[in-house]
Amino acid sequence: MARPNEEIAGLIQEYADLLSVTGGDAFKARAYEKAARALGGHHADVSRLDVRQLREIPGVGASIAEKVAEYFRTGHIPALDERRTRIPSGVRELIRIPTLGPKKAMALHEDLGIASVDQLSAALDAGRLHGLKGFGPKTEENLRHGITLLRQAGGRIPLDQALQTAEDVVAALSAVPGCVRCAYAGSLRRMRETIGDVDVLVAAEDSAPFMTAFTELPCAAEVIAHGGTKSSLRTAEGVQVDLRVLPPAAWGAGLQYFTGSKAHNIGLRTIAVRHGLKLSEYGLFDADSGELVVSETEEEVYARLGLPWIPPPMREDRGEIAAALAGELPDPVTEADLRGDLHTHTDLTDGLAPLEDMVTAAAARGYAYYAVTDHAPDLYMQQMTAEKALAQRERVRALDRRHRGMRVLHGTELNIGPDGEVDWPDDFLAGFDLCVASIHSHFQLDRAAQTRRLIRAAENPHVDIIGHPTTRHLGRRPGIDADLEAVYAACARTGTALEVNGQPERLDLCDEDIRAARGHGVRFAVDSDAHTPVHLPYVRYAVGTAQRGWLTADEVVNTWPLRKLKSFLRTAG
DNA sequence: GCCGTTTTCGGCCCGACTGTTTTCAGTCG
Repeated sequence: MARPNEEIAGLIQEYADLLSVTGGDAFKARAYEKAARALGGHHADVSRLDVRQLREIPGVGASIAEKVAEYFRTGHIPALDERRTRIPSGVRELIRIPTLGPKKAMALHEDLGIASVDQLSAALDAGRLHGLKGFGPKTEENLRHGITLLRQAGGRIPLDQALQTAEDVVAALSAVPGCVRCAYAGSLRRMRETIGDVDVLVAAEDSAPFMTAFTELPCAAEVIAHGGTKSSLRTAEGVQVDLRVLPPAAWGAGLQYFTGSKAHNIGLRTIAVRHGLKLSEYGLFDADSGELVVSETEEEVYARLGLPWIPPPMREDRGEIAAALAGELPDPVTEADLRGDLHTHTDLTDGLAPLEDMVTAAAARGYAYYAVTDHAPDLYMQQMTAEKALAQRERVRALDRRHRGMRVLHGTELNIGPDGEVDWPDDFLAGFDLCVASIHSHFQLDRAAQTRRLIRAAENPHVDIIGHPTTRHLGRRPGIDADLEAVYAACARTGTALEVNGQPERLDLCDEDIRAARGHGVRFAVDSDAHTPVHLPYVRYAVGTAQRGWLTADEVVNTWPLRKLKSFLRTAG
């Protein structure tokens, strides 16, 4: 999707952060935040819009439209540059620490001169926060914990950001004359939830033009290494990208080798040795003669070892080699298997686009059905009412009649309260085509209470799907503490599906949890949780996560034909 | 800063939770 949108959204968000750190009008900062979100989620390339067209985007007025246009004209936003000179970038970095907001960040900066996460960490160790107003022992503990969380994600970048970078690089190098093949490999190809660095492979006879083209990419902020067949760079966003150029004949072996994981490759090499073979990034060789056996495609490499081709997300040495040898490797669900999306939002609550736009975009994806599931009243900030829900239902029914190829379902995303209760009485819930129910607060309840509330939600006869079941937020918050095995059992018993949520900061359930839940015979829903048409493709991350969890299409309710899905929705809960 | 209007100012999703505080500020969703 349009990269300029994300670029300008990042800058406007930065401006909002800097405004909030310096205090003043909080509503002004919020206006910039809202505009950043609107620009980032806009369906068209905002760099091609003039001021008048920009102002048509909800949340973007005269002032912000002018800044956006100026940025794409000159490459600068003077107001932002001016703020940057007054506040070190490290201060903004501080507010990425959970529980540390703009006010505390500014206090740390003004009173102690702290301007980076590292400096804060050192100040904590040195006891320099003692006596600082508003910073008690509990706050110190929270800050330490927050820094740990931040550093765990530390150095690793979210899947969507890595993919965007990789696709840009692959597109650029594919256009270089002499390119036979080009693809990304590594943990990104395996769809790990966060990515350390991006690995890109090129197959070509002559590597030199690719080394040059790579190090001269516009996204390259720093060239880390520049060799004959291998180069590395760092992008302006701090993503390290490694490029390897291979002879076209070694493509399959190279792709296999650089996709990993390391543990999976060790497993393969062990099998190779047993066959009197030797496996490297250049091919599969006879151990005695050193003669090349195969190397052109991954399929050949796996086949010569007596294995079917193993989908990259499953290559984690979690039993996939043994399963493949036994002919018992599940055939994982693919994006093409999905017939619909069952968790999406509109601007009636916290989405960015009108119902009609979301439905049009969903239809363009070729879905057979599509559910609109805006938030319910218990999430107070969303201002939902029964009247609004019913009015939306009328619009959904009208759209459903208009879209011949795609059925539009009217659902809702209920809030699971601390005791497992959800919004609205039973008779009102019965009017929805489907109900997703998710946790949005009370993350600190103890294990017994979390388990109880999830099971109660699953037992609710109107609840069809538990949305983002652990509510983890990558790099910010671990999942809730619950006896998930008991929850899976309850979902299997009540016929309630568990969601695999495709938002890159969620990916919830995660791969390991999916595998555990599968054992109970649970059904799943693989959803985007889209808040704008731009998010609809996020199902690819949910599918990648599902593949890592060995999920088959049969187990995913939104691969089913509508008739079967409806039957499931009638009996679920 | 944006928006909508009973048009040009006054409101802006509202409430819970936490920790530090003796009555509330900050953060979060």
